[in-house]
Amino acid sequence: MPDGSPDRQTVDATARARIRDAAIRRFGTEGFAVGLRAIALDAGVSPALVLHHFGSKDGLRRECDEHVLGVIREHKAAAVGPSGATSAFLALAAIDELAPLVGYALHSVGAGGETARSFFDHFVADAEEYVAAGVAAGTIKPSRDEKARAAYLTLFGFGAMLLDMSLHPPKDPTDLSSAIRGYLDRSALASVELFTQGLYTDHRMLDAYLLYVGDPPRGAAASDDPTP
Amino acid sequence: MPDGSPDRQTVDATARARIRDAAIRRFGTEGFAVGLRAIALDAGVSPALVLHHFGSKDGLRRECDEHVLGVIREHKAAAVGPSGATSAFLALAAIDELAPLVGYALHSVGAGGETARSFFDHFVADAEEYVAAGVAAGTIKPSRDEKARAAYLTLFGFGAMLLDMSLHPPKDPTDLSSAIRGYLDRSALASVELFTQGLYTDHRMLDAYLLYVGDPPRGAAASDDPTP
DNA sequence: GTCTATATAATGATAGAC
DNA sequence: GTCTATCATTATATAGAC
Repeated sequence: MPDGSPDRQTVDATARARIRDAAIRRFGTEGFAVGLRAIALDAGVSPALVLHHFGSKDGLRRECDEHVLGVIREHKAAAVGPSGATSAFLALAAIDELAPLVGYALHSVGAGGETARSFFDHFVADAEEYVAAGVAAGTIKPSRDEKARAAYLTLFGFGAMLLDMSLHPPKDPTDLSSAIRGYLDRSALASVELFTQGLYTDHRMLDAYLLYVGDPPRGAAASDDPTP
Repeated sequence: MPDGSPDRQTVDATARARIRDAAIRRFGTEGFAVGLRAIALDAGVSPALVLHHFGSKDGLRRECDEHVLGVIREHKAAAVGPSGATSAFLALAAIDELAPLVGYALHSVGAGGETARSFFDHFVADAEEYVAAGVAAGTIKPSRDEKARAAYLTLFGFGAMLLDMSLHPPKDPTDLSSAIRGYLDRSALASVELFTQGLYTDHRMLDAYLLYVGDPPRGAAASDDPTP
């Protein structure tokens, strides 16, 4: 294959990639209600070419999903920290080149849909792994249902960040880093506090809940945390 | 005032109220992208009448906001429990008549905007009050920044619920109670666990954070929780 | 107050020339 | 691959009859 094949690595100069990147920026800052014309304008092509390459707006969205999710998975390997998604996203958003992808990922997860759920599940799996390591190392307390806890931590990590950004949108929709920084300023202390000391002074609420549901996964995950 | 004035209580038979209620149902289940035609159809009027009464789609949205927020504030007085917004909304959604309003409130908060923020702030204030009572009673641990904690608890209470509903939408968009029940099934244990035992086994993370930010509101709120 | 009819703008998508 | 031109649909909103 001498010359013709761009090897899919040729510096993104191809129109197809330009359209995709423009779409990621627009979708990631203004949501999926944005029109194809705006995207085409950003990419410096005609609206028709967008459809020519991606078939439909949905096709374009699917391709953006795949690309963003792929790149983020690729980069977040070592970034999954204490607050799960939050710290991972903070780290990634700091990289200028990756910030738009983070914005897109947040919007995509918030909008629901199949790929969003799979993306979310992938983060849950990572969280589970991270938490399990912490439990093994003795830095994190065991749970009665590790899977559920990983899902819950991821859920409210994403959820809180998402809601905060919609409640306190950045003046410049492009500047995602400042939005995330604002979020951390507002909630980092409360978050760390909650994670280290909890909220309640005793076990009454927990006991009541366990009694109510019949304490199901007893002995499964947390045999070493009696909580009498 | 003998007969003419409907006293604003006349069983909602007025077209204006019917339109508003139809809008609340539609907005609350399908989001604000829904067209005026669908709303008008539900209310049994012409699309033009919607604009005649509310001036514009935005005017309609504003009126829905005010109505929903007002009713919810009115009813939630005693419902503010442990998980803040979550339990309040669960209680309200159980009342068939109020369920649509809860759906609307969630969508409205998620969509951002001025009224949304004020609505959110109102919940934060309630949470602060509730938490303060718990601290005084000795059932809740004090925080270094009670205001920030109340905001954080409300933020992730709403955020988690909202995101869960978009990741696990109910088959029947009308059946909000089942959606909230599903959310509780998925996360109640993890939530109560986190609230009673926290996540970390020691204070390293908290200490590191306090060191990093210089431990600001020292002595302000939590003078009785040394955390050395 | 309520309607029909219409205006206007924007949307996603198609056809076909180059 | 890329464009221009156009279509069909839908959106919010207006005008004016009743």
